Amino acid sequence: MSTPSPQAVTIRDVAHAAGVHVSTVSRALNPERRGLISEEVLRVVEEAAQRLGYRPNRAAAALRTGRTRTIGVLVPDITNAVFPPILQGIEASASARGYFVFVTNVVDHALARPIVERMMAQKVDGVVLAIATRDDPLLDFLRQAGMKAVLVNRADESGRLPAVVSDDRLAMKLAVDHLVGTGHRRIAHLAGPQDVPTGVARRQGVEQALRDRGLPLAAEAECDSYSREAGRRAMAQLLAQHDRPEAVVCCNDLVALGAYDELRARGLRVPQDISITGHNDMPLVDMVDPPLTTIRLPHRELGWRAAEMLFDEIEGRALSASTVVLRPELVVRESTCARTG
Amino acid sequence: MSTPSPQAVTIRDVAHAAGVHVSTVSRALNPERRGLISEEVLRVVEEAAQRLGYRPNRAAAALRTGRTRTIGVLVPDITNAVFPPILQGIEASASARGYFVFVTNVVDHALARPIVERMMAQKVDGVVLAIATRDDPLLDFLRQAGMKAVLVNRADESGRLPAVVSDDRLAMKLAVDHLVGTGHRRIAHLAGPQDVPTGVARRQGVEQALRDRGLPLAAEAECDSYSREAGRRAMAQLLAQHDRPEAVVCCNDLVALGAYDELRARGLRVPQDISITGHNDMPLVDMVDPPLTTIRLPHRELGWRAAEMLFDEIEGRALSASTVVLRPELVVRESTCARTG
DNA sequence: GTGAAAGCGCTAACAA
DNA sequence: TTGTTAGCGCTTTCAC
Repeated sequence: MSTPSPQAVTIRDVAHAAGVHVSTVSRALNPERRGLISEEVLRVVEEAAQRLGYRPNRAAAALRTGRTRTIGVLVPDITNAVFPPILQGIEASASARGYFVFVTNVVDHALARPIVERMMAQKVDGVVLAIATRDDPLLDFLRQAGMKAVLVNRADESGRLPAVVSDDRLAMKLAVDHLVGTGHRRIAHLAGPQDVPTGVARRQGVEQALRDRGLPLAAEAECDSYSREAGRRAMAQLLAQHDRPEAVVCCNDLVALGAYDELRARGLRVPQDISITGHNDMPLVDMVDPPLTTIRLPHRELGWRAAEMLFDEIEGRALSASTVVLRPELVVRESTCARTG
Repeated sequence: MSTPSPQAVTIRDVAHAAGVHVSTVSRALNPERRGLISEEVLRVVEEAAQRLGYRPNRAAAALRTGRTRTIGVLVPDITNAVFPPILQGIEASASARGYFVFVTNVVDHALARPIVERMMAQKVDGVVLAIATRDDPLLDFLRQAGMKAVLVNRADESGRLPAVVSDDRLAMKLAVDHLVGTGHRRIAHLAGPQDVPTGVARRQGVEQALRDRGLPLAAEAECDSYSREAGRRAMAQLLAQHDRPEAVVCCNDLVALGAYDELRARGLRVPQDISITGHNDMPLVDMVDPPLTTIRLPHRELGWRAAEMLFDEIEGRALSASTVVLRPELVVRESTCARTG
């Protein structure tokens, strides 16, 4: 049972061993065409392939068919805890369907286009993008090049590409309603970057939810990134320019934790002085001090669904929906409390 | 400037446009062989390639050369915060050298072998493994198949494959020395799974460090995985079977947080009643209550170095070292305090 | 310094 | 139902 040396056994070897022609082997080993083969030959071929340890050379098949059974995934920052579960969902779907996944970190958005071009040279069958900015020219490029693509986490507002997203407006409504329901009135928002679809949608969600309750937005500051440092800076700015709000709805957990940092530095207590809410329910935010009230997203499902949509498109099945919107849910912890006037 | 439709422009088109033979184009566009080409022709070919938007078809090159400029990475769980920075390091190295990275989550270790086989069919040039168990038969399989491979994070004790790891024994020594130096004497260990190299090395590190200080190991319990739940169970077990220690050195941050859970449930305070140390310095452990004293690893560098070693091997450069050991460092926070008595 | 030609391993018309 | 044949796009030996 010694394993043959690299690239030993090819389809020709199997054909030879089975006493049939290579094309017969090819058919026998292709699930879609094995119906054309007689029981007897099928058995012989499979036995030979098994015995020789035959593994079809994907590069050769790719060259011939133009399909590689690989996809690319572009994420902005894999160390951001939002993305690993999304990737896991994508990978689980891919693995179940016999695809491999190229993962790339797109550190600088200007690098996205060359990365996509390299992926096209690599002949990936499609890409999942977790990096779209608003009005991203990359999407036009992909369409023009005929590359199959699905967005995840961030939607394309102009609907050029299918997307799987969480309902950001609903998410913020859940946060605002929780705060209003527990007696908060002066509610502020730490908004995300406004060149990213999620940043815009969440801000609109907060504003709409407050309007629905007949309340004004007490104050607002914009973070230049979804990071703890940006959150801290924005919180400082907000406190410098406005009366202190009773609660701050944050666009993201990291930003909320940055707000914690700034409040702690100023000797203000959460939630006694200010209630804080986050968004994402990152790992460990249940263990910070105080445990963060936040919005939980079905990240893994986001990735899974996006990948399934992409494979449907690649394999020519009808696309059921162009944009899939998943429901987030509120997780109440101890960074929010009841206000009684 | 309309982008050509998928798979439009090939090396033949460029040759035609430049008025030379395809083989000349191939040479001109290959950095290693362009020395053979005259200035003049080089210029013409490059201009034509540029103008037509030529991108070499990697699948075709792969079939011809047997090299794909892709590598595979196997991680046990991408949602474990240890791995994203490692992946980032790998990806940064790969990207700089023109490689793409297939990432797969190996949920069940029994799936590792078939995944590696699929990767071999995909003709990856090598693999980085973050999943080796002790005496893993997978390593023999890889060697026998002639697949280039480098281990990361977990070393192979029998030295079958090169590896890049952190010094686990030193890490535990740093923790123990810190505790002894701050007056702790009754020191216990929450050990990692003993079928994983890191679990064994860290336990040995704790035992050795205590021996060096002339102290006994006050108590020990083994976790069946590197998870918060396992940490909690092990902590419960430890408290049930032994007198309460003054400090517990944990094999990992998640396990340490599980210990927090159990202690809190019993009304015990960290660090007043028991000091706790972790390992990894995961994101946010500086924000938990109390902020965790732990060991910081150069995760990104671990990944980077492993990838560089793999590329050196793939590209036939001499391997400088078979096992690279990086230095961890102690990060003191508030889960440990001085004991006076 | 450049061209000619063969062939990597596979799949898919087409023929029988 | 099976075999024959051509060729996917590229690299590389060999010849000039």
